[in-house]
Amino acid sequence: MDQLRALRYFATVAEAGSFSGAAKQFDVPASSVSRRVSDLEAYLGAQLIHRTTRTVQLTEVGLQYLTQIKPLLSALKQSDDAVRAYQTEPQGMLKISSMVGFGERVLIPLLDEFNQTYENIRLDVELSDAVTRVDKDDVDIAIRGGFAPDQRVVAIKLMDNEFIPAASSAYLAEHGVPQSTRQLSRHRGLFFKTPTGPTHWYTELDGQWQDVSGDKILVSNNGRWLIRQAEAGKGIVMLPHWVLAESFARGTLVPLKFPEPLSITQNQPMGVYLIYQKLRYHIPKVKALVDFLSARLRQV
Amino acid sequence: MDQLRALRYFATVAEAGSFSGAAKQFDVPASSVSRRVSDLEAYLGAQLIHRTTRTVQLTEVGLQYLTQIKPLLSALKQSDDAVRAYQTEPQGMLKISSMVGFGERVLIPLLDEFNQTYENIRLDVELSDAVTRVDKDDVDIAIRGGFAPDQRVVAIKLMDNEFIPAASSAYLAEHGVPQSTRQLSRHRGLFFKTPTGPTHWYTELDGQWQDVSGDKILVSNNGRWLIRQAEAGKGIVMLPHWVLAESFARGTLVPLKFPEPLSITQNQPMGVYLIYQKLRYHIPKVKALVDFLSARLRQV
DNA sequence: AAAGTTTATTGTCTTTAAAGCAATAATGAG
DNA sequence: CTCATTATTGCTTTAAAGACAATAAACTTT
Repeated sequence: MDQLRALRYFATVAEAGSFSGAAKQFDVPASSVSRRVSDLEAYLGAQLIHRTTRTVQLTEVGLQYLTQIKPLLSALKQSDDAVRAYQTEPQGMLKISSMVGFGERVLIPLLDEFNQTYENIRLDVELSDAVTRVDKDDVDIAIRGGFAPDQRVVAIKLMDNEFIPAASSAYLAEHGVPQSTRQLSRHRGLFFKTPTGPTHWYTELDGQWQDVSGDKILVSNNGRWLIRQAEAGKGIVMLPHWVLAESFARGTLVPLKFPEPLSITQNQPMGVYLIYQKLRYHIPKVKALVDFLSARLRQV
Repeated sequence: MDQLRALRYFATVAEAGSFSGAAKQFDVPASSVSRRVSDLEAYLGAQLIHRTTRTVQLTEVGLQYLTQIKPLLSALKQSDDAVRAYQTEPQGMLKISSMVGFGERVLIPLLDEFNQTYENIRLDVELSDAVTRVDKDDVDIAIRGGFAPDQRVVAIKLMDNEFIPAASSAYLAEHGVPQSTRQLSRHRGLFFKTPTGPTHWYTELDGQWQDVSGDKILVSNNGRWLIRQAEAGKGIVMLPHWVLAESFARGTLVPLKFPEPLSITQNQPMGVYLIYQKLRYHIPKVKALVDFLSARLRQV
């Protein structure tokens, strides 16, 4: 028995004071209403409504029961509506996890702006280079550098994440400007460390990828420190262009150019990916941020 | 969609953390649970549970929804149980309507006793000789003198209600003891008035019913007054035996005997009837009183 | 007092929804 | 990498609700 339907019929019969009247409201035959209410009575083992062909009257239990279930029916409706509203209006707690460097330099300024537009969305931002999994770690949106995401999440490439080499003019003056990636291995290196270990300098020579990493003067997962050391002429640093952009603008670092390809990976082109769960039904708060960031950053 | 069932499935899946686990509890295939929850999600337009083949996790809305509906489910169960308990244990307000005379003399003493046995039943007793209708006037039990009840109520004959004539010794000494009903019409009469009018004295003479009512000295619907007047020697009174029993015991009145039948009606034998509604499901409070009164009073 | 009308119910058939079952896909453990 | 567990999907069976006509009861009206 669909008790909920029976309850709705019963309540309407009680209000309308008639089975046929209730039937009209639901647009079903009166016999259906009659049967459903009878089912309910059988289920409860009590007569809720005393009826003649002409009058319909609640029994004492009927009235008691009606009084109790009416608030339940409306509460259920409210809960249903709340879920639907949740889908409509962006709101709730939005948990974001981002790589530290990107988070500090790019994401946080954008989130300040985002916050002003969507005041009902509260943010929980964690900056970490650890591999958070969007499906396990209770995170709505993750931003990670790397390449291919896995199959059960949606990944949007926000921007290129190509690591480019740079050094200070002073360093280059002292150690010489390398003309080929082949010469890099003789240089001093300031290495960025990812959760899977220090990055390497890979280059493609004669159709073969090979490691041309320099001396490991310094290894750190803190991009700012690496940059300060590079600016101090300690060595060559290899970081994403958006990390170095500021130093290039100030002239404290200069990019190194090579005829050969140079990268920190031998495989796919690097990128900054926005990752979120593949949900069948869009969650507005997630959609809001995805759309927002895409509009600002996305590159095809 | 049977939303209630879907809700129960959903809540159990959330608690068990697994579809198959929930399915076991309901003893249905896991596919059913899966489908019902999916139906619910489609109905709400939101994903409530994020699932892989290995883990089941509530979404934010899912948790919100669960928190809201769980109290509703248990409240509904409570209401259902309350109705069933109501059927099981006699309780509630029991409305009784009784003829005045019977109420005062017979019913009320019995109800005092009844009250001690069933403390959860609260009584609402109205004494009136008006024709209350058990199906319209919101009365659970009615006690009426008369004969056949109508077809949609249950009537139990509690006791005989034969009206018998009586007078005081003083009256009889002064006016003579009537030897035949034929002589009654020359006597002074104290008449009980029913809602349909004053009673008459009918007798059967030579196979014919005829009216042998005496002079209407006094007409009243108040039996006590009639008795007081009769005891004062004002005339002959005709009342049910259970009304006169006390006066007979004290010797203030004596019954009159006749060879011919004497009655206040030409039809069926009179009786005191207990009347209640024909309900499909027994209401314990009603059954309790019916059984109680029957045990004390019922005559076959 | 009798006919007529409205209303709830019941019987039977049709339609719809849920259960059951086997097979598939995918995820985490050993 | 293999294996076992788990959710899902396609298909069939079973149960429940809807539709519709017919019946019975209870007021109203003539």
